[in-house]
Amino acid sequence: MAKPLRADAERSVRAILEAAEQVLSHDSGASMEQIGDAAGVARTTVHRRFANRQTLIDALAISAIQQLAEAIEEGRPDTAPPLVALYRVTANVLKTKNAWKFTLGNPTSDTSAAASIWERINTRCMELLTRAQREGLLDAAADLEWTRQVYYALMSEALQRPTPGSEAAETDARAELVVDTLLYGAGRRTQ
Amino acid sequence: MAKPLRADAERSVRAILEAAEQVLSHDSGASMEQIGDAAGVARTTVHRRFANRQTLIDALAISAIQQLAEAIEEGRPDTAPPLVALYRVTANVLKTKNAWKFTLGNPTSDTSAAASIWERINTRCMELLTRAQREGLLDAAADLEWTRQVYYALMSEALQRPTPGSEAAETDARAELVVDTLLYGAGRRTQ
DNA sequence: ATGAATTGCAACAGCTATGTTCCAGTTAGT
DNA sequence: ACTAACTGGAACATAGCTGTTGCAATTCAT
Repeated sequence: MAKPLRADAERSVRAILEAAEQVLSHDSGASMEQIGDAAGVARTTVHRRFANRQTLIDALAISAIQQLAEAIEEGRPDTAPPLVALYRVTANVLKTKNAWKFTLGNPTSDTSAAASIWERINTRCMELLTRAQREGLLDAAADLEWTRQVYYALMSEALQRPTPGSEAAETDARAELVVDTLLYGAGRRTQ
Repeated sequence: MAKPLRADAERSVRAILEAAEQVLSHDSGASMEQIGDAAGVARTTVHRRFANRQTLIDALAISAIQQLAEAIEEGRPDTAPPLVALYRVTANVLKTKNAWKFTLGNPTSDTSAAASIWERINTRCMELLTRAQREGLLDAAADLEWTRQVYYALMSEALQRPTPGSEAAETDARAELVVDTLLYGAGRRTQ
């Protein structure tokens, strides 16, 4: 159906998507022209590739969430030991979410295919948490829905911290912070 | 300077502010007319009371943050024992934040007087956390800036949970959940 | 090198929100 | 009861964004 785009056009599409992510993360109501400018492309070209503003945002959402899903799978959430999986998944998600701060930060009205991927991600996460609970990593009385919600929130918050160090090292440090906080909180540790 | 408004006008102002809060929490780009409709007031009246859209939003921010500051002070954060203060402050903040979900949920560009109040609130929070740490409620190694960030996030998340029970009881339940999670996380409890 | 695809630019139409003004009718304060 | 303030409604001007079209110039594929 869809003819393969010329190298030209494909570059434009990528540039537009990345620019849209950047611009919209600052101002979710930014105009198509602002996005085009940021992409180094005329506004008409944006409209040529994405008929509607909505179409663009949908494409953005799908692109972002697919990358997120891949990042999660790379953490082997269902084969590695829970704690290891948790660390790996967290680090991977942090890396991806950092690049897609807008799209993944705002709870978009996912009427499109993005919604199904979201559901799968949520299910995946719950499976991991359930396993962690069974193996004693999480408290038996923990509310897993709430735990998942907190887990997501902690990752979002960790990304808003100033990043003094290098790139990769900082991601690991953040992952450790998130997992540590999720498991033990800020209260006094029993030694 | 500012002449006292007639009872009429004052009612309108309040109605507009409350309606704006409601409408904007659903759609941050809602029009002045939508706000006017929700307030049971003509669009022109909205413009009479708030010259700009920005003026309205600023007023909203100030109104909300003042209520938040008051709610915090009512928790006696610097006289009550840390744990008690933490519970009370949390419950009060949850109640207020629930009524001002939009304004307090979005990190507005606070160029106005709201910024100074925010700073004071943050300072107040840090004082409480510092005291809690000194008295052994928080771990000596805890990063208090991060703890505060997590604390705020937990409150926001708690408000997004479905509220099955009554009004007041639910607020207390949420406060307990927040404090408990902040202190101990979801990990296995040592008995 | 040749044709097809792509792009920038300019122009256009349509829509929506904003902000203002005017005026007649209502409401509050004294 | 009288005045001043307030309100709704309509009308108007303005501005900005959206989406479309046409065309000349460029770039890619083969």
